[in-house]
Order: sequence, then C-alpha cells, then structure tokens
Amino acid sequence: MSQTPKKSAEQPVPTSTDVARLAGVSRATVSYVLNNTSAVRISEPTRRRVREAAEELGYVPHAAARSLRAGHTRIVLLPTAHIPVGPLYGQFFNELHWALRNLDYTVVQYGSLGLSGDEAARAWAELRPVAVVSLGEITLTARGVSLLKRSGAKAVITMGPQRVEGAHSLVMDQREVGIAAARHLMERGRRRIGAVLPEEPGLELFSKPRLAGLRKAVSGTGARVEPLGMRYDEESAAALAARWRDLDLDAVFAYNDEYAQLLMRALQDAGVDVPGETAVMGADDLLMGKLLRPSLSTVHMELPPGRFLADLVDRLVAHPADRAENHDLMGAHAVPRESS
Amino acid sequence: MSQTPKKSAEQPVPTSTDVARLAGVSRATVSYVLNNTSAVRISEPTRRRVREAAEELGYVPHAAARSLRAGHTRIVLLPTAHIPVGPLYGQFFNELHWALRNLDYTVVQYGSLGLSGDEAARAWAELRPVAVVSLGEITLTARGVSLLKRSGAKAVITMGPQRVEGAHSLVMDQREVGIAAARHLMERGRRRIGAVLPEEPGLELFSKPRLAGLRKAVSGTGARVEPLGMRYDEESAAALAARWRDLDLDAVFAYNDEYAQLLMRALQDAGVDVPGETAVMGADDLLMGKLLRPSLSTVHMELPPGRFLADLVDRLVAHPADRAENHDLMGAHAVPRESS
DNA sequence: ACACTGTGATGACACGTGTCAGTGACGCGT
DNA sequence: ACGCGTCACTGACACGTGTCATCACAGTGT
Repeated sequence: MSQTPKKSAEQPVPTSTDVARLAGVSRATVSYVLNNTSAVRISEPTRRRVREAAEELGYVPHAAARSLRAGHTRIVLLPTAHIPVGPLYGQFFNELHWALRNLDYTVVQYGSLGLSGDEAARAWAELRPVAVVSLGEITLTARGVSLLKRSGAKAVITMGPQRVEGAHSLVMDQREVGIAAARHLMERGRRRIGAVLPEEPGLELFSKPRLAGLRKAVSGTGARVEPLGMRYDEESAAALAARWRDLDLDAVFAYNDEYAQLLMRALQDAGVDVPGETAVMGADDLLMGKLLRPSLSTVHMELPPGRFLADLVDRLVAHPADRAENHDLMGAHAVPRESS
Repeated sequence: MSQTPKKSAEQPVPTSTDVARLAGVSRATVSYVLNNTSAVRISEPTRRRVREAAEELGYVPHAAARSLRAGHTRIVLLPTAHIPVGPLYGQFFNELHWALRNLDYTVVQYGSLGLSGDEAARAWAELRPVAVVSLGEITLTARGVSLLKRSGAKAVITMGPQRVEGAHSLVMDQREVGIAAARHLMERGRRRIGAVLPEEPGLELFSKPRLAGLRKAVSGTGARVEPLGMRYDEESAAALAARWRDLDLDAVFAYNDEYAQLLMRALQDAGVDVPGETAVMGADDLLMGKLLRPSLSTVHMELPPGRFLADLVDRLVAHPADRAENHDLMGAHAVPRESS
C-alpha cells in the first residue's frame, strides 16, 4: 500500500519552520514577509517564494503562540448573560459583536458559571483580554478591575446599576425604568399599580430594580405598588388575569413589552377593559408595541449604539492613559400610547 | 516620595516562576500542585506553601502559554451571524452558549467579515479551536473542513441547507418551511400566494430558500407565488397594504412571525379582512402569534435544543473516531390557527 | 556495609512565534 | 588595497507553561 499523495490527508498544519524550509530561507524571514514588517527589507523574489510556500503548505499561524510572544491579544471579553435576555439587549449584543469584529477584535463570550466577583475576574484574566465589557451580571469589585488591568486589559467597561472603582462604568440604573413608568401612570391618575415580576430565574437582575424604582416613585404620594409573579406563558398569564378583579388594581407595569403583551391579551380575554379598567405599561419600546390594540404604552431606554461602545473600547485600548471617566448614559422616559 | 506598599499597584501579573520563588520550590512543583497532577506526589506541607504563595501573589495562569504547550484548546468557535437574526435563533444561540460553558468550553464568537468559505476557515483555524459549530452563514467546503480538522478541531458541525463533506452536518433546509406553508395554504383553498421578502440585508440566507420552497410546492398545481419586498417598519408595511387589492392575492406567507404581525396589522388597518379576504401565515412559532387576533398561523421548525448540540460537540471531542454521521434533523410543519 | 525501594522534588526540554543584534556580500569612493 | 555604508538575510533568545527523566535522601531488609 503506497501512501496517498494527498498531502493534506492527516498531517497537522505546518509551522513557520516548515514554510521556511520549503522556501529555502530562515524562519525569521518568513515571519517578516508574512507580517509585512516594514522595518526590515526583503527582496521581492524572496517574498514571492515565501508566500508561495505558505500557500502551498496551507500555513496557518498559531494565535496562541503569537500572542504569547507578543505579550498581548486582541481579545475582547464579553461575559455572557446566562439569562433569557430580552430582544432589546439581544440586538444590542449583536450590534456590539459586529462592531468589535469590524475593528479586528476577537470577541470571546465567557459566561461566569455562578462565580462571583473576584473569582470571575480571575477566570477572565486567564485569557489576557485587551478589554472586558461586563454587563452587570457580575458585580466587579475594584480588586477585580485591578487584577484585569494588571493582566493586560487596557479597558474595563461595566454597564450596570452602579459605577465600579477603576473601571469605565456606564451607569444604567434599571430603577429609572420603574420611576418613569410610575410617574407616567400617576400622571394619568392611576394609584393602585401592579408590578409583574417574571418568575423565570435570572431576570431578577432587571426586575428587582425596576420594582424598586416603582416603589421609590410612589413613596409619599399615597399610591401603592403590588408585586405580581408571572411566567412567560399563557397559563400563567390567564391565571393572573382570572384573579385580577380581586386585586383591585387600576394599572400594571408588566416588566417589559413581551410580558405586557401577554398579560394584556389575558386581561382582554378575561373581560377586563384596557385601558378603561386597567392601564398596561411595558418597557423596551419594541416595534411590536405599536401594533397592538390598544397600542402599548412603554418605557424607552437610551441604550448606547453598539458601535459607540465598540469605539469606546478602541479608544481606551489605544490611549489607556485616559483616567477612568464615568458616563451616566442610560436615561429612560415614558412613551405614552393607548394602553394607559 | 516612597513607593506605596500596595503590591498590586501597577505590576504585571506574576508567572509561575514568581510563585515558585516565593514558595521556595521549583517551577515544576508549582505546576504539579496547581494542576492537581495525580501522577506525581507532592507532600502536603509543600502543597500548602505553593497554594499560599499563589494566592498571595494573585497568580493567574496564562491561557495562551498553556494551550501552546498542551497542543490543544477548549475553544469552541461559533461564527457570529452578522445578520439581524430572529428571536428563535437568538434563543437557540444563547442556549447553546450556556450549555457549552457548562461543559467547560470557551465560546468564541468569530464573525466572518465578508470572507468566504476557505478564507474564513483559515481565519478560524488560527485559534486552533477544538470544535467549530457553523450555522450556515458561511458555506464551508470540504477543503475548509479538512483544514480545520488538521488544525486540531475534533468536531466540525454545520447547520445549513446542505450537508458538507467531512463535517457533521445537521441539514436544515429552509425550503421545508416554504413547502409546509404553501401546502397548508393550498389545503385551505388559497391559490394566489404572496411571499414577503425582507429587504434588510443578510436575511436572504433564510428568505430565498423559503421562497424557493413555496415555488416548489405550488409548481404544477395552478397556484401562483408573488414575491413582495418589505422592510421591518410600519411605513413599509403600510405601503404594501395600500396596494394590496391591486395585487389580487388571497394569501401571504410573511417570512416569519414578526413580519407577519407587522403586515397583518397593516392589512387590518387598511380594511383588508384577515383571514376572510387574505390569509396570513408566519414562521417560527413564537408565543406572540397565539396572542394576536386573529391568532397567527405559522410554521414550526424542529430546532434541536442547544443542550443537545452541546452534548454532540462534547461527544465528538471525546471520540473523534466517529465517522461523520449526518443527521437530517430539521423538520417543519404547519401550525394552523385563525389567520388562515 | 550494601542494595533496594519509595517519596518528594527538580532540571531541562518543547510548544510556535516575533524581533534584535549581527553577518556576509557587494558596491563605491579614495 | 582599504574603509565604509547599504542591502538582504539569519542565529538566537524570549514569552509562560506542562511533563519526562532524573536525582537526593531516608528507610528497610539482608
């Protein structure tokens, strides 16, 4: 049995040494040619020979070896929410990914498996990312930020309810959503406000501060807030609607537009008039809300465009001298429609 | 000015050499202790000293160096769709991430920036991922798969319209969606079927095969299919609805549930009776569809649970001997509701 | 006194790359 | 013939880790 001539059968990918041997030059030359190093001058014929050899062998550089030698990476670490995040954040995430890739970063999703704070930071630091963009799922401490920076991170950005010492924090207080909702409902004369809390695990991160915002806005006004558990399925919504009249409420803030749609349908099916008997309010300002009848009042959040955040990363990587400036970006305002 | 005693001020993170020096042992011992290598026996006091030294210095291993030495990684590469993928796939993606992280893989999102086929494969191979799960955005060739495998990938999985030589392919033919929709509409007696094609860039990957499915199903039956461009915003939907009667259609397959909702609302606002005058059909079987009035007929796709796919990856990584078996998983069937 | 055994730890190499200092060849002016 | 500068290229080191073969040493049996 003769070996098949297919050279690419089972062999591992070649290294730059193999390329050098085939081209009849040194490995250093290969490196210079393939990286277009401008400080060293290589003759055109040699360049061609190297390129052809690399092509023929199917050479692929080894990213780990490269960044080990270089001492830094182009990795941006993006802790993955292990929560059923809504469409608004989903889109934001996608946009951020795409923008970072356009800037030639490698995006790594790294869920923190129940680790907390400093443990997570240590796990993240193993990859020596050049930047970390944390979305508040994990509350980084100043020590965690310091560790990441010492491990080579030029930019540590957090988006969350409070700012983090040493990091560039985009403060995005979900309580503002609740506050905007409550204020709007009270302006419309509602005083007995239900607050839907999703029973799906993981969403407390958003739902609890939103509830707190409601409470804060009504405190001292005589209005009251009533927490209501609900899952994102029809049965749960129907069950809640069935006991609606007993609850004696004239408004409900339904966590987000999706829960609002679900609950509003259940209420209508149960004969509860919206908005006559009960006002319904969502959050996230999805297009969908405009299509419902009645159209859905909601709270719009000022999320920065993913491109903006990607540019921020890029700027911080280029000029890490910048002292951690903190932007309080995330405003929230009510968008009144027919359902309230 | 004396230096601050805060040792963690500006210093880079220590290496295992530093830990060894502080603990008064060799670097080899440090490696053995911190990796719990069972083949070598280290006394308990030494173990403690090493662990304490590592803790005190805040030692963090260098992932790149580690995997360079080890010759393999735990990276699963997941090419990012740079397209506004619908909520169904979004959820699937999240689930897959989470499941892979639970199996201790590092998930890397790597958008292919307009690269095609083999170019993308080469870019991916630089990371030496242990597995690649491609969702059909890029059509891998047999050569690309071979390159990835030679670079150390134990598992290459594709989800797409056709199977890929050498890869473990989950065939998911979007045409089936169109076929199921058309059959259902024809059963209900509709013969003049509109087909909404999103004008957003990138969605052709899904919309074109779905259209092809429609055409295939109606061919020879005397029914006809009419492509209709539309964007995902109210103006575009209203414009389409305004000229609806001129189109002389008695049914429309609206690409997916979201476009269907948008179009159905526009049709109703324009005075077109649904389903009396025109049947409307979506796809993806979102919960939302049940909540509309009339409730939305749709096409349900049998996506495998993310956990299933993660387990498949894990199995292939453990036993790469398995010959690439190809599953044709993705069935599609109509879910009749009131709108058709 | 000597061989043997098991324990606990170590020196040295390899992984694949980027880059600095250095080297030989060659042309040119004196 | 000699010095000098430029060009094109190379040898060797470093990055941080895992692991194999080896070694010092104490304990034990003859």
